[in-house]
Amino acid sequence: MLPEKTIERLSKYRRYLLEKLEQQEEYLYSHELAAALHLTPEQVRRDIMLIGYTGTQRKGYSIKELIEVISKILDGDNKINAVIIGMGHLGKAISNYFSIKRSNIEIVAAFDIDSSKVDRIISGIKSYHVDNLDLIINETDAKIAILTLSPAGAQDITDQLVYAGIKGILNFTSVTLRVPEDVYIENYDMITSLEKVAYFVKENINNEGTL
Amino acid sequence: MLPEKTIERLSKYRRYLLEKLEQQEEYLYSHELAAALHLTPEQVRRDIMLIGYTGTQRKGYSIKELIEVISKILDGDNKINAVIIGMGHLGKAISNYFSIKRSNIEIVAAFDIDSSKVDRIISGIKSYHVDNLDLIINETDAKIAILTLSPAGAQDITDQLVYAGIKGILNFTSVTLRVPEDVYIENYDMITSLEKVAYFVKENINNEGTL
DNA sequence: AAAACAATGTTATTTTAATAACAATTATTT
DNA sequence: AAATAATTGTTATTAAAATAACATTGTTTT
Repeated sequence: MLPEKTIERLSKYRRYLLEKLEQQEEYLYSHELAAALHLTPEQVRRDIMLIGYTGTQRKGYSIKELIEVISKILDGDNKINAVIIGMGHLGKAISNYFSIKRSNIEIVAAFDIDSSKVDRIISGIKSYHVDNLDLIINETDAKIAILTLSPAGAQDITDQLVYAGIKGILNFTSVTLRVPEDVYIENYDMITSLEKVAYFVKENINNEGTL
Repeated sequence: MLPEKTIERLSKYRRYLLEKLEQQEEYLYSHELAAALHLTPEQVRRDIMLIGYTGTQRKGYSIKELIEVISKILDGDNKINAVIIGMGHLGKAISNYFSIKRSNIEIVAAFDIDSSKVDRIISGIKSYHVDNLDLIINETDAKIAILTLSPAGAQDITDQLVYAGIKGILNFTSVTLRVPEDVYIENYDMITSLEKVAYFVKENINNEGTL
């Protein structure tokens, strides 16, 4: 199992490499990739070492091969399905983001409680009432849920998701969710992120020229 | 300057403490706060030590006082203004999130290029055409920008933002932005996050019962 | 063909963050 | 009033991540 931070970077490497591939480029150096993503060449080489790929010295890495190796790690062999819970603005934004199918993650369904958002196709994704959660998740064999609903219902829905077989959650609610330990959670808390930016802006402004 | 991770937790502590305060609670223990946020009591005590607050032994921390100390650190003395760039679904989602004024960060303006989203109030925030970026940022003295626009224009807009005096960016585009080093950037890359969840879900499923 | 160069692959070091350990202290109990 | 129990504050240890160092090797140049 690779380190979390390495996985994050691999995802970014792949996207950059795909761009380069489209531009008909064949090889690239660790320092190019590093410069593009604001990393150090050492970091890049280390990550590539960890995934067991080796380039050729003096020539760099084969873009095509490196994409293949990263994809094998990130995607595995099977397609993985995801669902969105909550089709408000955030849910729609995410649907749009992923309407272009990248990698082999597919969003196969969305859920909401609002009748005006249910039983229709929104941003290319079929939207159901949450009452059908268990049924649809089983039918589609979805393993990931993206939570964009209000904090109030978050834990209750999470319990249902876990029961239905969901093994990974991308959590946009500000709620700290309780799940069994075989369920992986990635939290994204906008309030915290913004407060963090504010803090470091404030600190930087106060310490101007203190170096 | 406090560690980044401590700042993140302080933001979460404050929100939990505010809830408790509303419930008329007066004191809480490190282990209560830890349990609520899935941390260890040691971590909580260490963070509180770092901000220089001390509770009373056997009795715990005064909720009211702890909120005050955290707020002093996160908020500082002055209000800080933010703007949103891009009023698509994501921009609107974020506007709604922050329409209830929390802490002392205020979103004072939004920008878009789409004429249908300009010169009107959306989710309680006045929306302008991007041509007015410099003017409005100076007028409002905004220091933070939240980027929810398409990747294509992201670097160009960022250059304009920096020129206008923005010192912190919450970046929702998947672009790696180039900025002077006194500008703090917090990146949020949904594609990477989802691919990361997918990877760990896959690994967990494959290693079931391997412990 | 030999030498110089420039890039990789890997190990070592440093830094940062998290966890654990434990002494100090205060409320509670007897 | 003394003993006990429970919680804090702080230091020490461990773990994770990033950075740096350097030996190796393939390319290019002369």
